[in-house]
Amino acid sequence: MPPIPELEAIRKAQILEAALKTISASGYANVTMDDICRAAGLSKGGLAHYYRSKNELFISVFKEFFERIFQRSKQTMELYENPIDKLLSFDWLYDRNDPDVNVGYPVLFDCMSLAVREKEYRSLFHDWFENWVSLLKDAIDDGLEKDIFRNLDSESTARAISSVYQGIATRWYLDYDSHPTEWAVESFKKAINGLLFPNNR
Amino acid sequence: MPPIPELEAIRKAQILEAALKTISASGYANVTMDDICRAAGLSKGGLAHYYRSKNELFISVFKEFFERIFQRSKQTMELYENPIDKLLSFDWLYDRNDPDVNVGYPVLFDCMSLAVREKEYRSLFHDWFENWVSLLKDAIDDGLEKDIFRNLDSESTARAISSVYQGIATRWYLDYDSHPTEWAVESFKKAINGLLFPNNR
DNA sequence: TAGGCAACCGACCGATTGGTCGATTTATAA
DNA sequence: TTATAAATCGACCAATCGGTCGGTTGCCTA
Repeated sequence: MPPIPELEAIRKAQILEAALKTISASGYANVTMDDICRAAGLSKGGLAHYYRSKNELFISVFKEFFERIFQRSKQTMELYENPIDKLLSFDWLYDRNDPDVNVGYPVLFDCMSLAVREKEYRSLFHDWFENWVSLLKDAIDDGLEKDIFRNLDSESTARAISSVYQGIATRWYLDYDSHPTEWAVESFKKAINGLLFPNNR
Repeated sequence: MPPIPELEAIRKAQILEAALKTISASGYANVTMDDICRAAGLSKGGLAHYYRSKNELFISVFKEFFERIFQRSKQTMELYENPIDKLLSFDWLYDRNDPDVNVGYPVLFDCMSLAVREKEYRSLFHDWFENWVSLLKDAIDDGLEKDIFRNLDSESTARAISSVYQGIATRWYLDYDSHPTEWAVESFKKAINGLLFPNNR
């Protein structure tokens, strides 16, 4: 019956990609289904065939995108051996020329403002955080075993590192002129240092 | 002509307060002018008399609110003498029972997602950041003079502290179950420590 | 060839919403 | 008392948008 068996997967990927770019460019509050249809090269009815409602589509977009970023982070981290290098392997997220980065931050901010009020988005966020935390936690535990770090609560430290990264990235993205990349990278390193090697003042 | 000369100021304050609460509760994208009218106890026409458009009103709401938070932070900081105490005087922003805090974070997230795409909001943000930075910078400069800190670029350190605070607060607010207040305060202290006393590992 | 179904189209509907505008009230000034 | 203008009201308009639905196309199977 279906002309191509994988057609559904192909179309859904097409639609998600088009929706992601459209949302990123206009903001979730301003995006219309027509915009997304146009970007995806489908009609309204065609899109409705794959995603029944705007909310269903948006949730899928966010979920898919976060997964993508997480996988990239994971792979990047795996390139390093040293636990400290692993924990600092997020430089690529401070690269404005990276397409994921450029598309990602606007979407991230949108998702945060949605997460404030809607359970569904909040739990999306929670899951994403947990992924990061477990990634970072593994690196910290590794460092503890190798006696590079001492007396750390690896989980809460992992949470702190990921938060600090995000805080700095927010400024870097929203007010780049005053918060250039060198500032971001350097600040990140120093703050992380304080988290990994506390009480040695 | 006007029955009470200060009526305009009173009404505007009324409207701003009502709008702030409504935006915070529903999200800027879902708030209608009717909602705000109802909350302010005015009719549509009545509100239009003071704010000609939704955008004009919203900008005023955000501006006013940021100013309020900043003034509170400033006053709180002035209660302390020691530069380090000053830099850590933002505990009140980790208090979920504080009305400004409860109302504030949702509005802050909304403003960030607006700032991504709209110049007006971006510069609002920029100004707010600069206020914070100058506050923190003064405290750091004070500490440098008193030889509590050494070899710091006070401005970029101030930017980092404010970013780190915001990153941690974001998690604390959006995912409190996994990021309780004790975690937030402790992480903040450690990270700040790394920024104020670097290269002593 | 006929039947069936997935894929896709786009006109249309109902609901919502920001902003307008003429009407009404109220208080000051002449 | 009257004229004037600020303050306020709420019905109304035009535009937008999400979702629906009847219809068309084209492949697959019997």
